[in-house]
Amino acid sequence: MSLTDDPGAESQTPEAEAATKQLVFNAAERLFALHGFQNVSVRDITAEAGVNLASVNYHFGSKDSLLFEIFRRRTQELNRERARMLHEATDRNAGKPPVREILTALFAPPLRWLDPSNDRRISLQFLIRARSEGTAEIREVLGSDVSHLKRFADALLAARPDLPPEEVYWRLHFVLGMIHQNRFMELDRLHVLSSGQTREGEVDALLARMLDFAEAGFSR
Amino acid sequence: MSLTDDPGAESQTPEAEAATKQLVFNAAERLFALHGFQNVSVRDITAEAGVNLASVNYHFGSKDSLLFEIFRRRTQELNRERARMLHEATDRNAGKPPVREILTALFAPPLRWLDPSNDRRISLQFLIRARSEGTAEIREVLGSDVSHLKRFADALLAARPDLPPEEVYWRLHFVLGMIHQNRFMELDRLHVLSSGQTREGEVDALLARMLDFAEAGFSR
DNA sequence: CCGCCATTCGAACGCGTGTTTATTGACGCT
DNA sequence: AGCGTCAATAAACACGCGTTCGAATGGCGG
Repeated sequence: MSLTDDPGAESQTPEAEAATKQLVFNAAERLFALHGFQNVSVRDITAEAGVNLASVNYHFGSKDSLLFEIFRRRTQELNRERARMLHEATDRNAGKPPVREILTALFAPPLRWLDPSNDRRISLQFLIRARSEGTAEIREVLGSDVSHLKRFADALLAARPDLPPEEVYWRLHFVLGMIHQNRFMELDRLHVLSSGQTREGEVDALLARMLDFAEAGFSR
Repeated sequence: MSLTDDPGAESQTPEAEAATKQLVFNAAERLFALHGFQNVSVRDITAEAGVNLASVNYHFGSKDSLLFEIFRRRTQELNRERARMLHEATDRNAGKPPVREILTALFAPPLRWLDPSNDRRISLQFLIRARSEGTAEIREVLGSDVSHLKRFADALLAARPDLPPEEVYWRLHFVLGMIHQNRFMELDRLHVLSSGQTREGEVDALLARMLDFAEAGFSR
């Protein structure tokens, strides 16, 4: 289970990919997520994957391209889940979903990935790392991320037409801050702070908590 | 003004520091804040400071120690401001300050640093970078940061004795997420998103907005 | 059975890095 | 005046890095 292939990960491209490429992809994502891009060498990756050193450059061109390709794929997957949930919420509410449902579409996908039973936990950790390191080409994709976020901004504007748009943008900004950096090393700190009173693992409870907090901030 | 010394920066240690050490300190903080720790070489720093290459190792021991020393000092300064404001709020309210004043003590200091007219703007940018890069020794200081945060957690618990402590810890966690990663590259994105409708520079207005949002999340 | 092509492999290259060393200069104290 | 300490300088060192190269490998169609 640990290093086996990720079924369907390359299913979008018709040609069958070399097993080596998958091994490199998975090993790199794992190591990048755990130790950061700059702290992981190509030699570390190929050693973890059990392949030859030159494999990274052969299959991905360069170490930077490898990072970029992982980031592009995971971002796309996350955005798709979010967009799908927002779309469903729109259908469900005659084109004008309430604030809480919009926020749910924003929060639920990454929180589902965060679940320890989920294979994608490491992918989310990778995404957060990649976002804060930013290789110039990463920021470019982060720019297209804006057009993705615009859908949520528009939905919120429609849900609260009484608020000045400026106010809505700022609140969305705050809400994004709640998710992006938050997790992981910060989560450990929370455990120390509360002397282990927080019951982790109950992702649904956490989602409810976040929604309560964010929705309250959006009310008034 | 750009590269002049920082008066009183070493005033806590009685001996007068070499001017070179200050030059290195300031240049390093600036470059680290702008480009990140790993992307700035010792040669970059010494070139920016206009000093000899060996100065970093002579005055600070190593590049890592230099980063750590900058981080330690700035963290201490920020924490002191926050603790002072919390203390004043406690005195002002007979030992039990309301939620909004506690949150103000948490938000106001970094927001004041963020003001473009403030020299410390670069210091805050440095702190955020250093927090997300984390050189193992940094995380150790981040651990003592916990004991600092505990004061705010206790104040919030006293202000909302009706809430289960677990709930208070989580909400504090969310509030911290609003400040830590948020600024900077994210602020640019906000400008794109709102088509430049957000009036930056009005730090007080931003503080009020953040307080409204966070306080609402804490109510209920 | 042969030749082709993608893949794998070991080895090396060139470069930038943080750090160290040896030497020189300046300044204060006895 | 001379000594000793601290600071600054130029030069070099050792090492790890991403990348490249040429040869070896192996499966597959003709």
